[in-house]
Amino acid sequence: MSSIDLNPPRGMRDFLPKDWVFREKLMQVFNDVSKTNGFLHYETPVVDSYELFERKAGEEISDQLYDFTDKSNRHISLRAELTPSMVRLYAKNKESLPFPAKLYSIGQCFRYERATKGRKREHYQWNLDILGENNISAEAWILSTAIQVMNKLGLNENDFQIHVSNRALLSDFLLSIGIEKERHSELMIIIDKKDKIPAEVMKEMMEEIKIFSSQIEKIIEFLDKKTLEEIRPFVQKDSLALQELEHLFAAAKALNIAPYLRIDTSIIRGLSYYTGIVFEAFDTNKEFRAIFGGGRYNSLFDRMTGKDIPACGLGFGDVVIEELIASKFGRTETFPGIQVILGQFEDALQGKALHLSAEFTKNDISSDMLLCSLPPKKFFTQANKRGAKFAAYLAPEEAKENTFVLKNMESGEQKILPLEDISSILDFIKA
RNA sequence: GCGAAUAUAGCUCAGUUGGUUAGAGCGCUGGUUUGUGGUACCAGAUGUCGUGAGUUCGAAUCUCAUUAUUCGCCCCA
Repeated sequence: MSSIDLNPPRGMRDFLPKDWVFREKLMQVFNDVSKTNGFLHYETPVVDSYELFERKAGEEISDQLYDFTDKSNRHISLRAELTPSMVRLYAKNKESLPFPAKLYSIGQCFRYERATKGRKREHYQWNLDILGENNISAEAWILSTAIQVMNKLGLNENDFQIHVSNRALLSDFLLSIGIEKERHSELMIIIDKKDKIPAEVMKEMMEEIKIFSSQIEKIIEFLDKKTLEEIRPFVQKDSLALQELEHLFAAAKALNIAPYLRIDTSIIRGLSYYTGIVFEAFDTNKEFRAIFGGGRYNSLFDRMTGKDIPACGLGFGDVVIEELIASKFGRTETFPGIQVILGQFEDALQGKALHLSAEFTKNDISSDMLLCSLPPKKFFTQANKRGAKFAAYLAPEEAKENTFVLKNMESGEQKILPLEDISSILDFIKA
């Protein structure tokens, strides 16, 4: 018989139980923090129509969609992100959902591209969105929620920083130095690379697209500004974009998250649907890719559904945060422990062991069982390897008295207890 | 899509100019202890050397193809 390739498909991951421990905790934190901040959970399919994900604005993201034709010749794609499906869901069900609404979801997303550090062909992403709210405190609320997640994972303002900008601000500035709107896109692609390439190379790239050197000087100067006060002279006095950033920082101060935020006018967020404030979180040393990112996308609903709903949101993937946490705390290498493991010396005693496990279940004690009979040495070795806190062993001598051995695997303390005396059993386990 | 590196035991990795029977540590199995795990000591098994072809008297080692992984570029929700 020919054997199959045991590797998962390119860029996809298998998770061993020990690998999943972290992800399970991460998702638990995502869920808990979303709920305690008023976000409602929704789910959408892993596949959706190709049309939903396709970008019409000349972007070539469509090439990276994992798409196929189904048996009825429908053009289907695995989701590359959660936002389009969420937009579809909200536009369809708006009347039965709150308005404005806070929504969240955690889902596996796929993209067909070369895997690199921090990017696979598949990842889990947490999405937070606030829909129907123009007030900039929505952005602050989302950032605060994400920061709570980071704090629960043991990371604080010394570990990461959120770089904040406003696309409209950059746009206003470029207009003010005489660069017309049609040229902003190609220029923003260059500005987005600011931290990746040397300043000289960036200048050359700008020269290539016919930006005057006097303009380049001003752009570089603008990109170096780190505070709102420094930016003020570069834009008009009544700049709405600047007011939005002021509003965000005021709200951040009130939410006690100001230490996490910094102005970084080079943040662009690709060429996607963002219209206003944009942000990306980086580890302090900028060793890794962005941990999470997002911003305001006020025209996406209108473009996709014809319904004019302002929105802002955030996407937070599992890959970079795992790398960051592994570098700070190391990787988890253990199984999650079970409270009690049961076993028996011979098959005749298995009924009693099974019955005892049912008692544990009834009392909310997690239990595992070695289903084949084992001599004590092997049983306790197995109990130890599986990380059980207690081991319950049914052996002939005790069974004659209708008792069994219950051992604390950490302290080594051991008791012979009657099988029916549930309260004593629970006392020993809970002590 | 482009470029580079890597692939040897369950895991992390050695393996000389191509040369006899393929190595270590961890883990695994057994024993010291036939009713008690972790520590220690002793012993044992690890395997299609990623896959397929080629060169050669002889290939883990050289060549080509192929698959996967990692890093960089392109791109980026």
